[in-house]
Amino acid sequence: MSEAAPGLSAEQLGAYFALVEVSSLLQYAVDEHLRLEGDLSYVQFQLLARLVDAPGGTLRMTDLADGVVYSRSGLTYQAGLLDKRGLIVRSSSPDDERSVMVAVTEVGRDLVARVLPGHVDRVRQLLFEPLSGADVSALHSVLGVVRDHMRAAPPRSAKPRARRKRAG
Amino acid sequence: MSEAAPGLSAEQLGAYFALVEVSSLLQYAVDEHLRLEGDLSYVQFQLLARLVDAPGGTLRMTDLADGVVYSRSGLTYQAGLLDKRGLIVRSSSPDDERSVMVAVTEVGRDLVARVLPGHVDRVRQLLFEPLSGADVSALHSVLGVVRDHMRAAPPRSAKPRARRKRAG
DNA sequence: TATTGTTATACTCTATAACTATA
DNA sequence: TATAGTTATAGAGTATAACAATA
Repeated sequence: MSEAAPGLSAEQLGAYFALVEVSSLLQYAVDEHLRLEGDLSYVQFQLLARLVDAPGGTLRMTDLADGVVYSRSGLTYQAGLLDKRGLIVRSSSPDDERSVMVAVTEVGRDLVARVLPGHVDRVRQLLFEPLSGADVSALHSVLGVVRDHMRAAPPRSAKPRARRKRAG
Repeated sequence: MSEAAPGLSAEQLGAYFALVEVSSLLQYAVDEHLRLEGDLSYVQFQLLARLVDAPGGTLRMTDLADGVVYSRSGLTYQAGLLDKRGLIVRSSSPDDERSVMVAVTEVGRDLVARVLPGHVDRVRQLLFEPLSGADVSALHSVLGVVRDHMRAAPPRSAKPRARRKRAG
């Protein structure tokens, strides 16, 4: 693949491979930490972190899902787990009886607070330790451009009800 | 989390989030393509791509695993699937009777060749379309530094036989 | 004894489809 | 009819531990 690189320059290919490897290793390390420290998967951590950041610690299920989970049932499953552990509470929305509002509990906040320092430590250690301020700045700016670009058009989160054709 | 960012600068946090989101979206898109086009998971594609690149299209199981899979049984499982489809062949090594050599078949090479253009297309479209040459260069260089750093010390691939303590 | 790989098994996670209820 | 969410279910993938065989 590195030799037969149809349509990508050597530099592009190198950047792509580096991105894949870096995010894979980072993901693995961070996953491991969250699991050991808080018995949380990365997805669960992301969901909790979102809620902690949200006004009133509350979001609709659908809004909570966006970008983190790619199917409704997947979110229901994860929310069920978090609920069972008392990290979130679900209640039906007063505005729209179809909607379910999800709120972090105190226990949930405490867990995030307990896990966050170590999480951040790992990220700093693995990702930022070897980088200068200029490097970080460049990384931020370039990845920001890519993110905005990706958000614009392509396959997004758990919205569509339609189904795709199967391969086999 | 974005407010309560203990120990990371705003720029670092932004870079981290952008990295996570970009690699997640890219991963999702590329996964989907490989599944539809070649009925391959990304892991399977990585394994095949490695073999295609390897001298003689052949690698030991353990060497094949490195960086792609984090447990021996996981590799055996994936190799079993690829074998069943005739994409690889396994045979015991002449040098070391314990080892198993894995080789891509013609069918395997053909599949990679068939899938690669579309794969590359998606990567170019999603990742590189909005980037200048200088951006790509910067991305490559910064991520290269990070990758080398990560490779140096931390948790690596499917080597150790030791086990870790459990959380709960 | 250490290493290579396989197997059995249990578990986590995800997605599809069918369903209920509300707008 | 469309949207929000749940449930049932099936499938893919992973990891641990026990195992056999070779170094």
